[in-house]
Amino acid sequence: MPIRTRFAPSPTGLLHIGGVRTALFSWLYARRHGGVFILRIEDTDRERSTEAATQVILDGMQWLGLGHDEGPFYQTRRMDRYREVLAQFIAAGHAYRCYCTREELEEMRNQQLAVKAKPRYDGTCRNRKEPRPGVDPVVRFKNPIDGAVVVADVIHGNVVFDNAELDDLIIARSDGTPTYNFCVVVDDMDMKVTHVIRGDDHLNNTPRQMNMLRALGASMPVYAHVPMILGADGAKLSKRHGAVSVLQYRDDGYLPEALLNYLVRLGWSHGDQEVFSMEEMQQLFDIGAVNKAASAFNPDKLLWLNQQHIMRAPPERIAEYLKPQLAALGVAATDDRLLVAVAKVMRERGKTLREMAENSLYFFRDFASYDEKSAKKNLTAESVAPLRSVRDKLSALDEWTAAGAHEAVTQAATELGLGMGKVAQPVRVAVAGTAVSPPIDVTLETLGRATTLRRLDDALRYAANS
RNA sequence: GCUCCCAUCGUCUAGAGGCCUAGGACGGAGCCCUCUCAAGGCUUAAACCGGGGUUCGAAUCCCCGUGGGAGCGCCA
Repeated sequence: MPIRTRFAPSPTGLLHIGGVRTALFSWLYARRHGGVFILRIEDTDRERSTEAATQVILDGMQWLGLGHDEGPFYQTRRMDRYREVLAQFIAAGHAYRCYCTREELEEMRNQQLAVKAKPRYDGTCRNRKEPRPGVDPVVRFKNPIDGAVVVADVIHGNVVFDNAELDDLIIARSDGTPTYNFCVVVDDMDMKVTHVIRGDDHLNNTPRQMNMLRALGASMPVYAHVPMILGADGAKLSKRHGAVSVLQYRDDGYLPEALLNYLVRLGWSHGDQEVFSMEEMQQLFDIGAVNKAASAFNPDKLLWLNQQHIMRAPPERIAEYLKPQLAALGVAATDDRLLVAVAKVMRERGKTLREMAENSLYFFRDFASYDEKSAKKNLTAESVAPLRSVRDKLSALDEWTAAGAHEAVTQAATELGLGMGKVAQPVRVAVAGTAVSPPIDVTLETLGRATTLRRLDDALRYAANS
């Protein structure tokens, strides 16, 4: 039987890295075993579900490259099916209508809490024959009273729940709409999901779902409850940490494979390997080897991994990602050759694509002014001679290459009896506007002859007047 | 309160009874390379939550504490 996994987010909040990781695990598991990955949007909460959140899920999954084989399915479009199973349940005696009012339920809960008991429904309507006038009933699942349910979880091992701890949960509201735990069961059965991989906050729901599955005569899926992701401070993930939309990472200049690599290493490892390509993840990931404990989100490591992936990616691809980053900074970069050249020289000089773009601006347009500190130190009366010497040698170059530029700078230094720093730094500030850039020879090569000479002339005038 | 889950450096993890003087990675510190910034290389500080057992031997198995988390909704 083919492996079938699913990612089933609810669009009541923005998709964040916690959700992305469970999606990744499900996707990886399906890919590893040649299975099917299903995307299902659990939007039965009409009040809180939003169109925007749904869009973030769709866009986010696409950006990350976590493509689904089936779906997306929307639970709101499957209402007829849920009602059908509901009727079937009631007819078979697996579920019953409950006429207890919210007020009565509230009272029951308070009394139980008062004697320090676990709040649960007492089953009053289990054997009720007649409807209660004036009350729209909910539907409850008739959970077994005795015995136990064993959740065979591939991450946690066997987890045992006594049925006595479980009460008759509501599976349809008084307006007739089905609730989450019921929809999940029907969907997982209908979609023939073989492996349910989800956050371990669902572990407590699992025995109820298994009881319903059993009542339906469906086969049990394999469960894998993955631990949650905590914020960097060890507290529950919130907006302050990484609980922002996953698309924020795209906008901030992260590579999708870097984010995924970071996430896959949270709770899982393969020897001492830290950097994984998407192919390696698909080959090596093993859901059964995932840790049981929650792990904290570490932004520094994500940054490091991002740079590792940036350095490994083809410059052409980095160039593509650089375009929107530059555009966001007001630079319309159209020269693909230049873009690729910049990607090549800048890729080990930025932890994010955004940072790389910010530090590459002088390649694409003239800077408005020199960095004050850099100019004060390097564009002085003393630097006129080296600047002039380099300028003259460069302009005499037949071919504009890094090697030629290197010659020009070293020769100027030798002739003037100066150290490399005394020559390269003024040139660097002259052409880049700051004291930081890639090696001076490749910087000049990338900038091109015309731009380099023009900026050197500007700098010469500036230095002479300082 | 009840039920369930979890517990190795600051963080992510390796470790499935002797290979552990507890390994790797991020971050930190120092050094090297060097025209700046990086990248890279080397060195270094840093952990088995506590207590009982089991065993010739426990980070690893069991129990009890402690601490953290989740669930107990006509939310998902």
